[in-house]
Amino acid sequence: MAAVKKSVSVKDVARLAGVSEQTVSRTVHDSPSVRPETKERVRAAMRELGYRPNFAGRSLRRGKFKTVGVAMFNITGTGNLDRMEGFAAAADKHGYAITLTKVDGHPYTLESASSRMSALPVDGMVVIMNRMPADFGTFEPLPGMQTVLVTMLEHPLCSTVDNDQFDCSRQVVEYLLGRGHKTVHFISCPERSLSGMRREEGWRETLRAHGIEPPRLVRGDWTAQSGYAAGQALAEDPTCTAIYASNDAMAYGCIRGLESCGRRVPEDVSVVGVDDSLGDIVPDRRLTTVRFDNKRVGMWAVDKIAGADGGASGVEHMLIPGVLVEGDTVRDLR
Amino acid sequence: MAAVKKSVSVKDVARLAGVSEQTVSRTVHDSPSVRPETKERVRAAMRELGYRPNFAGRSLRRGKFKTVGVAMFNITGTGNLDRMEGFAAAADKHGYAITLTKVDGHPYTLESASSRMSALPVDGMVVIMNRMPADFGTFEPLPGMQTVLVTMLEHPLCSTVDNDQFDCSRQVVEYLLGRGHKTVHFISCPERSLSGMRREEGWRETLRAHGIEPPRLVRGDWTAQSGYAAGQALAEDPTCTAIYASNDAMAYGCIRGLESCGRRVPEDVSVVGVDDSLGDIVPDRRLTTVRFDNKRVGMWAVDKIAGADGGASGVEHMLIPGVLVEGDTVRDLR
DNA sequence: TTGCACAATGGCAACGTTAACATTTGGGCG
DNA sequence: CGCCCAAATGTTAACGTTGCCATTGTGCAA
Repeated sequence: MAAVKKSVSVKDVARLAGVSEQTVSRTVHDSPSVRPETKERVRAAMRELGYRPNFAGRSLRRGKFKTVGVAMFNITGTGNLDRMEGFAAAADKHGYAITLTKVDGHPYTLESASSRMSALPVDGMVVIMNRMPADFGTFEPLPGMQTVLVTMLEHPLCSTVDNDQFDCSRQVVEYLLGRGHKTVHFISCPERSLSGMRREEGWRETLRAHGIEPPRLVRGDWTAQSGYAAGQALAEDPTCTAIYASNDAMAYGCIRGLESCGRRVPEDVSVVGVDDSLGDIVPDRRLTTVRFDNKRVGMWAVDKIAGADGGASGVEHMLIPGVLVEGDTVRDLR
Repeated sequence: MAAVKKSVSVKDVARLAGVSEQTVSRTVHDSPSVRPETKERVRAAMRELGYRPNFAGRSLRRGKFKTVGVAMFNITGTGNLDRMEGFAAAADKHGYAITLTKVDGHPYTLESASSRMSALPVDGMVVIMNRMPADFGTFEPLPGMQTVLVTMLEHPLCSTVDNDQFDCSRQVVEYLLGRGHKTVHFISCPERSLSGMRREEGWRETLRAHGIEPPRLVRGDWTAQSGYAAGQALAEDPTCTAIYASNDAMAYGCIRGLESCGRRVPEDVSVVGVDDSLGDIVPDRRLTTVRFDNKRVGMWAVDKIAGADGGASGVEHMLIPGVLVEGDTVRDLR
């Protein structure tokens, strides 16, 4: 029928409704200074023409995009899905949208992420840091572009938010000591992981704070296989009654490794993991673990940008504690 | 020093470089008809002022956003992370960005997702369908907005793409029959899952195509616990030598359930899963499973929109087959 | 009747960019 | 020496929206 018009603008609606463009605009924004009957007439015209406001014209006029950019170096990564859930939820709350960008094949620097974003329609940006960017110390956010980093490291010019990995280890160690264990063995992760390193520090320092010299740790690589090997190794050690693994996969592997050496969990050895990622996968036991609230991390980041909304809000640093979830892999020795 | 100016435009750069705005624009786009020395002068001015092109002005002029919108009803869901990886990768390839929207708290309809998108700066949209929207049959995409649905169901007006669930079951069943098993038992999923239902059909029809009447299926709920129960139930059945579970968690639960009844895997019973989601979690065996290429699904969807780039491209339907990955949970009876 | 306040609507300009067209300059060639 | 072509640059207008100010109409008090 009607030829497909490039796009319907306020002008077209105004003409059809017999009002000015301004009145159309006011109707779109539901201004109280338009007579209800006029509004209805304009709305009818909008419906008839299939009008939808043009984002570009609007942002050009307003100078804002109502959008937050998210730059990720790796999209696939534990917790990213929950973080995105948080981004989307917070954005939704503020009437914002999320623009996702993969910074990949490009150098691992904040500068690279930042310049990638600069040509996109965003009012602020979030960068998910998995490891240490080369320019972390020297980076300056783009002027007028509020920048939030998802990392534990504090940055002088950007707000930061992340899970509190140190506190996570503190909780686990104190939980186990509180149940009568004399020490806590640790299965770590590869040394290049920022969050893993912080977990390791938390384990070490909490033990020391209780006057316990940390035993030698076993280095793992996040996989259940490495946990399995670690479990077999630790099965030899009669002083080992409690094991804290850097993630659930290694914790589960460790349990199977211990069992393969004839040690029972939790009767002989207690095991705690981190991530709460095994929920529906392991049928026969509920692992004691720490659950992180990645959704909240994501929400905080977007809230910081969308919530400020132009108001110059200062740099803030936020660490969100995890929650220890009791399963049936820890024995109370008291 | 310099007061923070609202934003730097071509006009400012032009003035500083002593050229016209058009020459600045041409320099930005690296047009060959600007003298190299002029370009350099303009570039210097851009650097000095910190110019970055304004997205809104550009899109307004061009009438395109170079952005694809992704609407999700649930962000958390198996494979979504990989799909996003695909979205981002394809977008990157075409110089596009991805805008993410959560359609939540709103009715589960395509109309709802569509209207949510209509005010955003996107040239096309992808909807990830987890279950059946109420208006699937009647939905019409917004004019001028290419819409791709991620689902197995074909839609008359929108292109669709998804994993081939039917073929997945066909592969598994034929693989097991090919290894001498007389029939294949099935652990299904809840009846409201579209993809699960399609898997069930594939299992049933492939058996029938080989002249085998499908045995009674065991209904699971995606969790390892339900797989465990199913395994215990099937352990009673002496005709059961091969089990196909709708996902890996149930498959793994099933193995543990069988073992708890004294049946060994794969010596007594073969087990196959779907999803390849247990990779690093289960330490002691490699489950035979089907790996889906969700990244490719995501790429296809975005390619369809960004690749067409204005060219009127027709409605297409794409099913992407998974790949059967051999582990050590299947015994060859031949 | 005049003046005034207020409600409803309209006109105009500007946001930053770039396509289309116009102009200037320099050089080669008859 | 004049003509024409091509390279390099400039001018204008338009994309769709909305803030600001102007205009019109209406009712009411002085």
